[in-house]
Amino acid sequence: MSKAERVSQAEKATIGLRSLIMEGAFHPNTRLREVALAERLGTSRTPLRQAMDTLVAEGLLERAESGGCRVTSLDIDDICDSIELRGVIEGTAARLAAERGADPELLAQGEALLEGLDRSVAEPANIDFPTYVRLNGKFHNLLAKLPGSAVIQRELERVNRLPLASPTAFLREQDLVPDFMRSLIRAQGQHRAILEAIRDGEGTRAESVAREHARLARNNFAFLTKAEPHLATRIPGLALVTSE
Amino acid sequence: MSKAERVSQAEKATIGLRSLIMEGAFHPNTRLREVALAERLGTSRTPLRQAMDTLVAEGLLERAESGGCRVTSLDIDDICDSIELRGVIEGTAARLAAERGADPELLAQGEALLEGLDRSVAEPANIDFPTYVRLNGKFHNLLAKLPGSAVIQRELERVNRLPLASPTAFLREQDLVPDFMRSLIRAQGQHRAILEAIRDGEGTRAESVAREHARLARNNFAFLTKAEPHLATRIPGLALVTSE
DNA sequence: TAGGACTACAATGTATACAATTATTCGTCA
DNA sequence: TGACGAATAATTGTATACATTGTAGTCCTA
Repeated sequence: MSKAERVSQAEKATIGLRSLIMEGAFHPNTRLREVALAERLGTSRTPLRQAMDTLVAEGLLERAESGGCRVTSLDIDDICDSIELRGVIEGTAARLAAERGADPELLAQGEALLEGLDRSVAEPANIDFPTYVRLNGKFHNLLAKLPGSAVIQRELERVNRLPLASPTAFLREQDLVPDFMRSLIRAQGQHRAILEAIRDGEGTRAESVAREHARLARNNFAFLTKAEPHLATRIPGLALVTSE
Repeated sequence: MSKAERVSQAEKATIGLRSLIMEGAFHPNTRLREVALAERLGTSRTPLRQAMDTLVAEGLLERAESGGCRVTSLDIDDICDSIELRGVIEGTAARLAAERGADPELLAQGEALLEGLDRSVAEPANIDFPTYVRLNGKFHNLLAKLPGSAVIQRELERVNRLPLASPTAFLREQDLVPDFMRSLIRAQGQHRAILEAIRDGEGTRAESVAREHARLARNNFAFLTKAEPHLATRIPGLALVTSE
């Protein structure tokens, strides 16, 4: 709080534009006009163009053939593939951590996070959902660090930024899933299994559980969007999905 | 030849800067000075800064804490991890292609490439090496397309651009590896096995062979740099590796 | 009326001027 | 002599002016 974060225009533009896109301010495939957008974001074209480059790298925008950018149009399968890919890389992180032996300090942090997650879902009638979401994010961030490889960490964090791919992307909307409580408890069991396998040096197990964990998210997402499209509109970022 | 490709200043800067870095024009961790570099590349700061953003995304540069960019410093293990990760994603592409059924047209193209590769290594005494390298690159590009997923294709192509991670990154220096011929023939066998498994819908097999295929590259790289560092200097891009 | 070319306009790409920040050097004081 | 600090230089970040490229509309012609 005390730290008056100095924020550059470029960051401001990136954050602002990302928000606009995720909120669905533009239809998929909309061509972005630089002058108008810059004015709307309260900055000039230079940092806006930087922001556009960033969002192209993140997959929210695509370069248009004759210059400029369009808002990415994804379909549900694209997002499922992003989640699958995230699971694959998370699985690799878990496997490498197990094979190489993870830092005990980080493992201890993981244990602490697991206990916090346990507590937040302990009473099925009265779940501390914000806490669960926060700790879940921290747990997955920890997973990226566990193999002690800058490359793996960076690339996993990158894939987490793909539209709707991150472990927390639509978690807060899991109350839309009918057997949501069961899904949450299963997910927490998987968290524990992953960390256990890493601690015990069981690379193959760590990898397969991490993959399965992502598939739980993927299936929830697919169920929501396919079976309950009217509810799915509450998912932020879904505006990128072309309605069909 | 006839097509007079109109090349933008930004592309010129990106290509030029990437070349400089790969050739080892800067030591790892060198801070890049924009005005001097822009002049050296024959362009202005604006497209240069774009190029720097691009190369940051590719992993060749890193943002410095107080603005600007530094040349990335990698160690050998970082590059091994990049190759491992490439193998993991290639394996996923192969598995998904097998599970979903790949486009017969693309599979036929793959068969044709395999035959070309076979021909180029048919006579151990007189290998057509440039052809092998070219077809090998095409084969791996095809692999990225086979699952028919824009997300998978894009992310695999991205990981291929990580420093020294691509399937052809240091292939042309495999003549430095003592049992180079054996390695090449084994790699070609793996190519065939991957395509076979995809065609037969054997996802698990496709994935594991593709992973093993990348590990062959990884091991060759590790051998070269660890056992024969004086020879390894011939590998382009190795300038990114901090000498220790 | 359809097609093509020319013209005017609008949007992007590039260069540069300017502002803000960071690094450096020199001087002074302990 | 060493350390702190102010002044200054160097460098990055931002805005804007300019150049170039794409686009659409209209008018002319077949």
